Amino acid sequence: MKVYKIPEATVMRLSVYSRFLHQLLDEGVNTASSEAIAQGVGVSSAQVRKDLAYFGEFGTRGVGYRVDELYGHLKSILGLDHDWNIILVGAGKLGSALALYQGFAERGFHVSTIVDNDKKIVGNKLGMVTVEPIEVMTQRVKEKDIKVGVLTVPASAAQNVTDLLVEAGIKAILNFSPRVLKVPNTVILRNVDLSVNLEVLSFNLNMNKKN
Amino acid sequence: MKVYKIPEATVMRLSVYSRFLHQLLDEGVNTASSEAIAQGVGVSSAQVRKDLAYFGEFGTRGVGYRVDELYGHLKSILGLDHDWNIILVGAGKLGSALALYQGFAERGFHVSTIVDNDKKIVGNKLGMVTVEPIEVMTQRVKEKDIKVGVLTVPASAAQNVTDLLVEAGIKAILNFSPRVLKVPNTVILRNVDLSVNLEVLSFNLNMNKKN
DNA sequence: CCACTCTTGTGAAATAGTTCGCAATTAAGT
DNA sequence: ACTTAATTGCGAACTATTTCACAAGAGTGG
Repeated sequence: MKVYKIPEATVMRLSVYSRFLHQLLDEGVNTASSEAIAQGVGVSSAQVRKDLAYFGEFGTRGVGYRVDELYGHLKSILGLDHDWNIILVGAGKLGSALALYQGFAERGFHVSTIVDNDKKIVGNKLGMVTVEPIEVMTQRVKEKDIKVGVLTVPASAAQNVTDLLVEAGIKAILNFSPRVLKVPNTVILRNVDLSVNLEVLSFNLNMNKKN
Repeated sequence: MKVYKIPEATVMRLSVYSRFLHQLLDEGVNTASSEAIAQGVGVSSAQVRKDLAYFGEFGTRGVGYRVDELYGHLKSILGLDHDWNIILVGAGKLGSALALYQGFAERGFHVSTIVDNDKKIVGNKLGMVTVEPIEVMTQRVKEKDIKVGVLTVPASAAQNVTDLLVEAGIKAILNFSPRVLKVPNTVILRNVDLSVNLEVLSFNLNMNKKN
């Protein structure tokens, strides 16, 4: 199980495999071949096997994979076998939606703190959590040992907030703001950019029209 | 300008370049070198030049790129020089947030119809648009000639809705539901999967811990 | 108008990621 | 036990993407 460098695309697919396996579990399926998984998630079977091979041998030749077993391995590989505390910075439209998003909790990401700099929003309850003023951010990250921050602030505030989070000791940031953030390379950064996704669609529509 | 196949990563970066150039315009910057753009968005300068080279020669040797000019080219390449009507299917937490999301409108994506199958939600106003029952979906897509659909429905409903949209003549789908969708290859599909993003973060946190 | 500096555009090389093809292994049937 | 069918794991071949490196322009200053 020597791990040099796992392609990010592989990691993303592992997450999709894991979801598909969960679906199979629900349906009471016991074993699945790489081909079955491949069909289910829309990739090639060789791809599935290659992705899994980075982490070990999970299947049985001639048979396939035991669904429950492989699911367990994937959860563990993805670090989903324990919970993560997360802080949500920015409780506007998108932030509120994410705070209430079930997918977070389902995967063990627990929104334990929400902060915003708008006095009109502070005090609101989103699910079980009350929105606090941004001033307490650093303190909360430290005292609750929060590793993951989710940013849904306007672009103009993004870098500022990021610097504060980094200084407070955050380990990973999921950034929804349309701004390229600078972080030390000890901090893991992922960007989810809704405009980029729209624009890729637009590009493809535009291409199709021309050709 | 012969276009065989543009890597998707290139298209995504073009979108990011375009946003950065917009920022430079705001700051009154007239010209930018590939190196300046590269610094601004966190890629290599060679990457910037290579990406642009797919579409033509936009710079001046020894000088760089005129910001306004390159911005215009990118907008046009990305198909952002005219508006797109979009339909939003699913007006729950995430759907509502997206309906009110400014980034859509800013880039010329106009949410012209919102539908949901929950009677309690139908009739609500989100911005200028009233949520309509899902039964009118097909009709609206046809009569308004809507090309782009945004899906924020539960996984269980996703494929069903997709089939209806495809049949109604939709050209592109931005899917926020955590389900792999099957569409004919005449329809452009992009998936934005919040759980996948979280899980990639989790994976990386997990790795760091171990090494 | 020459020398110098800067920066693009682009083949070529290097790196990364995907697909192919098949030996190895397992189970099932006879 | 033997044969057949299924399916993994994995090296090798292939394809895609990124980086390198440099010739070709373009502006600047003397």
